[in-house]
Amino acid sequence: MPRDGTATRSRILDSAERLVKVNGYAATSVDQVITESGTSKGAFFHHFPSKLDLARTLVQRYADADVAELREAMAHAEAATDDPAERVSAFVRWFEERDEALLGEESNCLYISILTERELVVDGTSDPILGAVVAWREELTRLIGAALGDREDAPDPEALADHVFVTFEGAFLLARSTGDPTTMRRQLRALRQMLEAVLR
Amino acid sequence: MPRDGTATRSRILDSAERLVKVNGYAATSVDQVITESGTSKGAFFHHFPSKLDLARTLVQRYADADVAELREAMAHAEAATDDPAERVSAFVRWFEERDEALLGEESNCLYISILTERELVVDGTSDPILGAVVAWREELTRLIGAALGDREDAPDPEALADHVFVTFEGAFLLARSTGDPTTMRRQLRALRQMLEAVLR
DNA sequence: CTCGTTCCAGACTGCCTGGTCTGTTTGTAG
DNA sequence: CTACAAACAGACCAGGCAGTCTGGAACGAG
Repeated sequence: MPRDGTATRSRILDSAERLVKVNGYAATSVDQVITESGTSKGAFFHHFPSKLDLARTLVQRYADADVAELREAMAHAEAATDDPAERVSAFVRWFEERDEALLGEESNCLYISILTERELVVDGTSDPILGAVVAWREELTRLIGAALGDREDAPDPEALADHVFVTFEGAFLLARSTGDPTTMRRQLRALRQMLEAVLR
Repeated sequence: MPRDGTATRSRILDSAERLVKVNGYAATSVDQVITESGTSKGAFFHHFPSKLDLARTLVQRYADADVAELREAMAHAEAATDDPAERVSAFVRWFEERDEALLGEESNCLYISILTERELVVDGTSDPILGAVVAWREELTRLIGAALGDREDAPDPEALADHVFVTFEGAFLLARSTGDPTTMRRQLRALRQMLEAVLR
């Protein structure tokens, strides 16, 4: 086997992820990706048969990392306490205490760039996003359902679970329009306080 | 003054809004807009000096309508009851009971398409979005602040106010990835229940 | 009716785009 | 050392893109 191309491939993916998160998919040209990654046309189309194929790889990689982070937060919450309601709090707080990668001003979510373009949804490029959404939903529905118990006026645990995803995506957008780097942290805090109130 | 061009201009704006909401701004070509609106290159560039200028007009128009809807919901909530907490509930419920335009499967938000592309943010195209965000924040902070009273452990009313905007945008994205048309309604319901719990 | 302005149609242009192709280098297997 | 395939580099291409330009049609003013 000849020289190793995985480093080049990773540089392309990293540059592409950054550019797509910042500018969107359609507004990002492969030439931009090539320039920023310091590679070439030949290298790009050697590793990815088309720009769309890059998008698919990108989404899959990002969604995998997203689910991994979910598991991590979930493990943390379950290790922290046995009380179901407190576990929900611990779960959200895990993200509140995250460093600048998630909370900073330049933070972005690849999902937004992909879901913005309907073509990428109908052709299946966004499928891994749905996979991640379902993973979040299932894990959190379990956690929240346990905290809700069997109250008669209990709200829909699945909707509450989905609302965590909703808060993340909505906060990313709000942060973009305001330019306020504290947005994500404040929204996560508000989410946690509301969940604590509804689970009380 | 010669013949009236406002109808043509409106057709262009309507088609463009639909296309941009569905496909994003960069992925929407001027030719597409021309075809869908049944006009021509000449008509388009007569009414809009550039594609970017179309985007600016589009965002301004959409944000104005958005703020108008805010005022409408606010007036409804204030007319419904005098109790501050119940006003918050009435406000959210106003949107829950909306018809398919907001809640249907094909519902979209122009804000997402615009905020996705950073260029449109830095060059000021997204400024009307910030105006709308601030309008929502101010009105809702007032409403929620009144409902919170002066409790010592009270959560940040501004963050809760912003969370309404966050819920809308996040739910739009969630609906896109799942394809479930009940998403928006369920998320609004969850938001209302959480607000009711935290304001109790 | 004439004149002038607005409104619009569509051919046209140059640039940028995603993608191809040819050639060269790099490493490994035998 | 030879052979061969993977890993690039960069010239090249066809199509699509935003934007221009010219000509004509539709009105109101005088």
